[in-house]
This record gives sequence, C-alpha cells and structure tokens, in this order.
Amino acid sequence: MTPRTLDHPDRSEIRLEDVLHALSDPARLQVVCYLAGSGESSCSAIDLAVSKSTSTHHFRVLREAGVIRQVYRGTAKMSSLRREDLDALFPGLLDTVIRAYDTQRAATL
Amino acid sequence: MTPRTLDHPDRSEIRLEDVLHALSDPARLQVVCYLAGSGESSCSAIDLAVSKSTSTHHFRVLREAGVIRQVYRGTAKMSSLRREDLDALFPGLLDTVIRAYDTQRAATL
DNA sequence: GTCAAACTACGAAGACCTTCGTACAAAGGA
DNA sequence: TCCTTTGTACGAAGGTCTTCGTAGTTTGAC
Repeated sequence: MTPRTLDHPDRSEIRLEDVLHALSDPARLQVVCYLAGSGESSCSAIDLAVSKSTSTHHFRVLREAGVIRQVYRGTAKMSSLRREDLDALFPGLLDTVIRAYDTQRAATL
Repeated sequence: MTPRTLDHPDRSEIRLEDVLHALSDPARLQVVCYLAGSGESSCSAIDLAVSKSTSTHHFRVLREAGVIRQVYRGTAKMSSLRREDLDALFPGLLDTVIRAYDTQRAATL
C-alpha cells in the first residue's frame, strides 16, 4: 500500500509573497500562532470558527506556501511550523509576525 | 477651493492582516522597498511593470492598509512609508520584510 | 467485519482582486 | 488661455479566494 503523502515546496521554492499572503488571513494567522506555541498539533486541536472543509483549505494554503509541514499519523494529520526553513530564508519574519499578532490581540481585548 | 485630500486609517485602525495582505503582492512589495530606500517619492518615480490605473490601484491598497501616506504636491502625489506607525504597532515587521525581499531578490538573480 | 474519528475531494456560490482602457480633472508653465 | 504632466474615476473582464455542504477515504479500535 502507498502511504498518503502531501506535497511540500522545498526551501528554495518558498516565496516571500506567498508566505505573506498565507499569513494575511485571520484564521491562518491563528493557526500559525497556535503552532508556534504548541509544536506539532493535529488540525482539530485548533479551534477555528469555520467549517471543517474550510479548515482543510486554510491548512493547505499554509502548506503550499511553505509555512507548515504536514504528516499523517494514524487518522490524524499533524501540522508543524517550518521554522528552520523560514528562519533561514527570512530571518525574524515569523517571530515578528507572531509578536505583532499577540500585540494586536492584546490591544483589541 | 478645497484641497484634494486622501483618507488614511489612523494608527489604531491599522490591522496586521491588512498590512500583510498589502505586502503580499510583488508590485506593492517593490513600492514599499523602493520607498524604504528613497523616502518620499512620486508615484511615477517607481517603475512598475503595470499600467497607470493598475499602479493607482496598488498605491491605494497600500494607503488604505496604513502602509504608506500620500499627499498631493502640485500635479504630483507623493508617497512615503508610515514607518513610525508601523514600527510602533508591529516592531521590526517592516525591516524584516524589506530584508527578506532583498534577500530573495539577490537569491533569484 | 464494523464502526467511529479525522480528514479530503468535489462542486458551487459569492465575494474580492488584478488588470486594463478610456475619459476626465487639477496644477503649473509657456 | 492652452498644453503638458500627473494622477483619478469608472466600468468591465477574467481570475482567484473563501466558504460551505455532501459524499467519500483512511486508519485504528472493538
């Protein structure tokens, strides 16, 4: 049997515009910040205010932009940030965005 | 006579998602990086590979997201980065993105 | 073998984005 | 005043994005 696999861009294929676009949606930003704090997580561990199919869509956008890595583990699909790749390509970007997100959230409360 | 004026969000209205979205287009990224190096510039000083109306559109997106400030000066319209506001809201974001853009461009050559 | 859990694939609707051309306006100089 | 420069407004076409529901697949537990 063939294990289910998922396409990921490799490091050299990751484009800044795509990463920024992936991060420009509230739901996806929420996912990224959750993963930054939790490490590897299943899709369902993150409580997004959208349907399951929409959730799948957002995870796919993040994966195809090179922001997260996804692997199947049993019935679950685990996601994690591609920290090493992103830090190597765009030093500081991820941390800056995560901090900005937290700041904005704190200010909005 | 009424001077022509342009709407800008004030600092408290600037949203991270909107800023990231504004930055996720190649033409707009080019504008931002140009302004970072040049200070205030007219729209036509930046040589975008698009028509004038499209150019107007991109400048408007940047302005409405709070990334740039625009003022009329004679027949020209001058644009500049809202550095202070962005640095106060999202420390490091602008610099990180600009550096990432330059890195990516150097790697693509 | 059967069942539940966790996702996916597909198709569709509606909104939004990018692009353009054409026609127009505002300011300043000859 | 007339012309040039610089940019805008409008409308349209074509594409992409986000969202969803429904029906299906894969895996592991019983």
